[in-house]
Amino acid sequence: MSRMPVDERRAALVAATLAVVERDGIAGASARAIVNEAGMPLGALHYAFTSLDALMDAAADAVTDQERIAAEPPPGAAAGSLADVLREGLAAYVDLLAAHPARELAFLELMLRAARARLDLPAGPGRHARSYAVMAELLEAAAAATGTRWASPTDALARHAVATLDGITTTWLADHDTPAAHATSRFLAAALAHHAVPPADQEA
Amino acid sequence: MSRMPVDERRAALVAATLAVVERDGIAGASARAIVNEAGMPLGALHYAFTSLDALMDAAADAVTDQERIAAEPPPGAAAGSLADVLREGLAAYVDLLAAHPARELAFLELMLRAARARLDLPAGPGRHARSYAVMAELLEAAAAATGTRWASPTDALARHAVATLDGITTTWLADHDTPAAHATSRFLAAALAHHAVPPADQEA
DNA sequence: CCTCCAGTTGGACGAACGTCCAAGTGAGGA
DNA sequence: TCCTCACTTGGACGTTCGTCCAACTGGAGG
Repeated sequence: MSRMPVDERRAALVAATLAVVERDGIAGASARAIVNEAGMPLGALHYAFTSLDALMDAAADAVTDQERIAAEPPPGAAAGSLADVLREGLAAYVDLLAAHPARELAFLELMLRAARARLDLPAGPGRHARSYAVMAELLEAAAAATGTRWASPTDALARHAVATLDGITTTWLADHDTPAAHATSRFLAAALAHHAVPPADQEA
Repeated sequence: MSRMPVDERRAALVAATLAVVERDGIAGASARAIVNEAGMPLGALHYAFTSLDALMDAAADAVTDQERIAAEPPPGAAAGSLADVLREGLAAYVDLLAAHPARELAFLELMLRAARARLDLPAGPGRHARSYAVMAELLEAAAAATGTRWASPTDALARHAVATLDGITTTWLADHDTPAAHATSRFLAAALAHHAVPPADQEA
């Protein structure tokens, strides 16, 4: 690793941390395991970060900054009603979860680590803020694509959606019941659709 | 700890483990920390359990066996509509979460630990089975108390409810936004109520 | 009262941990 | 070409970890 910019080193170490946590869990994410994953000497960690804790914090930030909600616009253009669009999008997340459970598990482990550090802090602007924003954009896009509009503020609905997706994740990790997870995602889609004004009642 | 039945020892160690995880997190739940919490000598751990891992497994089982949903029947008898009853019950959980976040965080940490161990296992009957059953009973009790009946199977609805409560928990742990958590609980209550037949349409 | 042994204990052991620092290294200026 | 020094490295240090086992203990049976 001769002569590599510090920022690049930090990014590589963060990526290695995510890989190790995904493979071995947060308990297996030791300094040696991480630098080994990154192909770096042991000293590189404390050269790029002040401590292992700081690296873990950076990794947690990278996860929350990353857009967890894989929200590609539907390939088939005209999908149907708002409820259909929501159903499809949420089902896509459940499929992603069932395909890569270790990744979601790693995200949750890092999130709980950060949550414990913040337990005593008074309020906090929220680590999920970016997730909420992304989800709100998704909801608005879905409404726009189906000629619908939301009857409730999208940021509130977005938080409900993100929370429920988190719950779908933890619950699936507990019982590995993919059909049931899909059912819950449909439950969520229907619940969200209830907060939209149907196309007939539009142009008010 | 002279002359104590092994089962009682095991139970005491499990209780101590839960206390340590709640206070210091799963990372701080070392063998020495646990036996210290229990007021036992170090050797007592491997006398009652084959390994620390086995003790952690037992602790995780104790949590999932325990009824997490604090579901006391509403003290005021006549509460109102089904949606009102659900709202009250779910709000009670959010209050409990906001009052004792470390406990819920500990539960989640233990649950994720067990989830990682089960990652490769094919399906599994589900760790949450007891939670689902308790929640299903609650839903049925709420319907019975308000003269309503469910249009969907209560075990499916129960899983949706448990999943969403998990999501409310993780999301609150991330942003500490109690009013928003209450809003999500109301969102869930309304969504559940949509799957019930209103009293007017009864006696079919 | 003594013996005995199932039950209990605390120290020992090797491994792995996070952190630090003195030695090494190689590109750029003289 | 050689010197220099900022950057990089890997080994050393003290701590803590999980596990094991030889020594201890105290109530029951003779």
